[in-house]
Amino acid sequence: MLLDLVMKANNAIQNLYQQLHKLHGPQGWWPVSELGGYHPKDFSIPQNPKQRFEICLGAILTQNTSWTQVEVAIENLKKLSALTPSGIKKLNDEKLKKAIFPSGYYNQKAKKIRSFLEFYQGLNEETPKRDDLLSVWGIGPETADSILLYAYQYPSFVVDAYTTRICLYHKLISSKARYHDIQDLFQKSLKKDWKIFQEYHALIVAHAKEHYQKRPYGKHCPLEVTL
DNA sequence: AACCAGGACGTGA
DNA sequence: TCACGTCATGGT
Repeated sequence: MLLDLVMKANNAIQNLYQQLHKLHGPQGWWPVSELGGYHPKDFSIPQNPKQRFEICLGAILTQNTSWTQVEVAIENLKKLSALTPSGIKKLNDEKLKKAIFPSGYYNQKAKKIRSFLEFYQGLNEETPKRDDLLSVWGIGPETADSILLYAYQYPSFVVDAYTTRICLYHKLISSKARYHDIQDLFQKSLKKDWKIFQEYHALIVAHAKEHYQKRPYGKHCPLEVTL
C-alpha cells in the first residue's frame, strides 16, 4: 500500500538521523566567528543581532562555495568593520568585492549582499517570511531556509546538493524529486524542531564530505537504509 | 586536468 | 516547466 511506503520512508529518515549522529557526533552549526567557528551542543546561536547578520552573510557567500573560503571572506569583512549592515553600506563596490573575492562569484555576491541588505534593514529584527526572502534577488530556496533555520531558529529544513545526493543513493527519493519534495519528506518525517533540523542538515554535510564528494558517490558509505 | 564546493539567475524552447 | 549556460576562486 502507498501509505505503508510513506510511513517506511518517514521511519528511514528518522533512523538515518540516529545513524548520522552516532557516526559524526554533535555538529554545532552555523559556525560563527565570535565563537571560533562551530559550537557543538550550544543552541544559543545567534546570541545577538551581529551574529544573526553574519549567518545571513555566510549563507549567501557559501553558495556553491566551500566554507573555508567563506571564512576568509568573512575575516576580510571583519577587518573592515563590515560585518554589520551599516558597516557594509559604508563600503564602496570595489572594497566589498575585494573583501569577498576569495569566496568566488564576487560580482554576483556583492550584488546579492546589497539586495539582501535592503531587505534586512526593513525587517526590524523580526523573523522574515520565507516567500519574502525568496523575493530578494540572490536568495534561492536553500539560502532562504539556511537563513530561517540558522539565523532565526525557525524550523525550515535545508536541502542542499548533498541531501539530494544521499537520498538518491539510498533511493529515498526519485531522480525527479524537486527541492520542495525533498524538504517535505524530511519535514513530515521529523518533529518540527529547529534544533533537530539544524543538526540533521549539518550531519548530512559532515557525512557527505566523507562519502559523497567524489564519484562514485556513496562509496564505502556505512549507512543502512531500508524502506 | 577535470571536478567539485554547504546555489541562483537568465534565457530560449 | 525544463534544460542549459553563466558566474569565479581554490582545493583535490
